[in-house]
Amino acid sequence: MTLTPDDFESIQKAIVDVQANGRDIRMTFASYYDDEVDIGWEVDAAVDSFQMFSSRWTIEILAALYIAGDRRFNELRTLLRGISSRTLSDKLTTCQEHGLVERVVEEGPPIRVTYRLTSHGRTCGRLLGPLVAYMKIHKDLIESE
Amino acid sequence: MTLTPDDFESIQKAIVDVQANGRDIRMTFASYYDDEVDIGWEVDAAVDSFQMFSSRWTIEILAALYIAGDRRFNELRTLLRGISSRTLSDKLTTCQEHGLVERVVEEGPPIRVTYRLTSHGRTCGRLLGPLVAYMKIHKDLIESE
DNA sequence: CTGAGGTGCATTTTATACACCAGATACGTT
DNA sequence: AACGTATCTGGTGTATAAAATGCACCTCAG
Repeated sequence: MTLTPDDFESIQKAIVDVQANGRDIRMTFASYYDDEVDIGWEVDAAVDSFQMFSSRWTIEILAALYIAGDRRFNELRTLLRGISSRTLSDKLTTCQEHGLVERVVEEGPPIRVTYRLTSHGRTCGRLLGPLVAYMKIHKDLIESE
Repeated sequence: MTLTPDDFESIQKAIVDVQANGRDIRMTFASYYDDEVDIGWEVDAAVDSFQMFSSRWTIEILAALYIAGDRRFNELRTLLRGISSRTLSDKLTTCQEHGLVERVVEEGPPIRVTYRLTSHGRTCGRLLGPLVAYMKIHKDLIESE
């Protein structure tokens, strides 16, 4: 499948709209939820896609920026209790390379650096939302088992 | 917040039902999507929750089992192109400890070991669905930038 | 003698701890 | 007004610890 930027724009819009109107994304991607469909090759696609998130801290950074909004370096470091500044710096760089985050320099004085989700990053954050909500409630139970 | 197993059952059921009926989980967790609400502390909750997924391969394993269904050890190793058997073994163990996956021994002969998502794991998989779908479509564009 | 389901161990890759740095603002002293 | 010094921001450098890999190998069943 090859998509033009226009295709992408409208697909992304559709996804966001679907979420925004309280309906399930399945209306756009029916096959994903249809157990009858042979989706063998989609495992490859999923495994492939998730490698972007498959390292420590990437999802947390995404979630923190999505929930808390734009944040500066040291603010993020505080939110992500436990990350080293070396690692945060490295992760923010790879997030930029993956098109999830952009580095915004506010010309001063004082000069300030802010990290912001790209529209791609915001969509990912939004799609992670239900998982955050579920985990928040489920955590107690899992931990007490 | 402390939940009884019964609370949990009905909450989980509600989440799955909401998804299954094509509505957004926000109907259950309104505050998550409401930009006006101060959700500072929820960042903590999210960061906390995601640490379960925040290591290499965990999300891929979840996605593979969710999309492809129950799988045996070597089948998973094939699906997750590139994982070493040592790492797969370790990750499956921690997924079990987190209550995401169960190890099902089919008494033979022949004896076979199957890995299966728990109901918790399936819910997580389902909630990751929209992200899989989005990434699949978005990947071309990101990579060509 | 093969395939399934792993474990052991040495090496490489990732993340951490901790020190440090340059530039800017801030506070008090003289 | 100049002077020291002290702190905050946004990182980098380096050694060490933790996680993942490659590859050999094991047991058990067929």
